[in-house]
Amino acid sequence: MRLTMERTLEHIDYDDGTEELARFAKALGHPTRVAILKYLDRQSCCFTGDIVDVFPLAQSTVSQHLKELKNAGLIQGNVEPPKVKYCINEENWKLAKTMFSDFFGE
Amino acid sequence: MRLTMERTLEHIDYDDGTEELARFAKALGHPTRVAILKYLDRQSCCFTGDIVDVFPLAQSTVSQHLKELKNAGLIQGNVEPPKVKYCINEENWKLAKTMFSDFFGE
DNA sequence: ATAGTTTATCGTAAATAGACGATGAATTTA
DNA sequence: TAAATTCATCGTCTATTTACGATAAACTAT
Repeated sequence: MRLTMERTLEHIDYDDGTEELARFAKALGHPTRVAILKYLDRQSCCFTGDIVDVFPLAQSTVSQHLKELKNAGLIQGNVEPPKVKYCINEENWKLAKTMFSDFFGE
Repeated sequence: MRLTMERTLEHIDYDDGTEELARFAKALGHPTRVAILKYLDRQSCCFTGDIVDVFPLAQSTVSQHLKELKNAGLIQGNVEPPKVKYCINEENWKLAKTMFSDFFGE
């Protein structure tokens, strides 16, 4: 017989900056996403298809990574039919920059 | 038209900084690890047990997080029997600081 | 020697992440 | 209207992460 584990899994309450920094960091925690952001930063903006052409990954995979970056707030997407143009979200970019900078110490 | 891509599933070769930044970011991608690092930064150093006392997590879980931070190079552990003292790895800390700073732009 | 302290590691369960192809939705072009 | 283009989403599979308790390893103290 096998016992199931009583898992509380209650959410730990970290202070706000901690959670937010971790969210940004998590989004940056995959080389493809770092590379996408570097690419976006060089181009200022680009379409999904441009990125798909650059990486040896399926279109759906790239789309997934873009979604994660968008959910983390690091990029934003504007529809320009039939394409979608993605750009760095400057406001959150600055915020992330500040948060990492503060974290590592001035 | 997009041709079907030969699925390598092999490792994509990003440039060096990209991989390294992603490794650092991944280590920071969990709020517990961010909190541990903040704690370590305040205390300068501390023992595993100190951290276990601070977080509502099993000792083994904390130990695992410390291992990841160590593998990422952000902390280092020195044995002081019967305890292990963990400190920020200052060299890599500075490196990470610089890399994130460069990434987000001066 | 024995018992206690401290921490890492093992084994495992559950959740999340990352990859793909297929499909669908929206829009443009023929 | 029909076909093509562009991209997101769905379903699925595998790998990794995160958590736990149990145990082992290393050392101290009795």
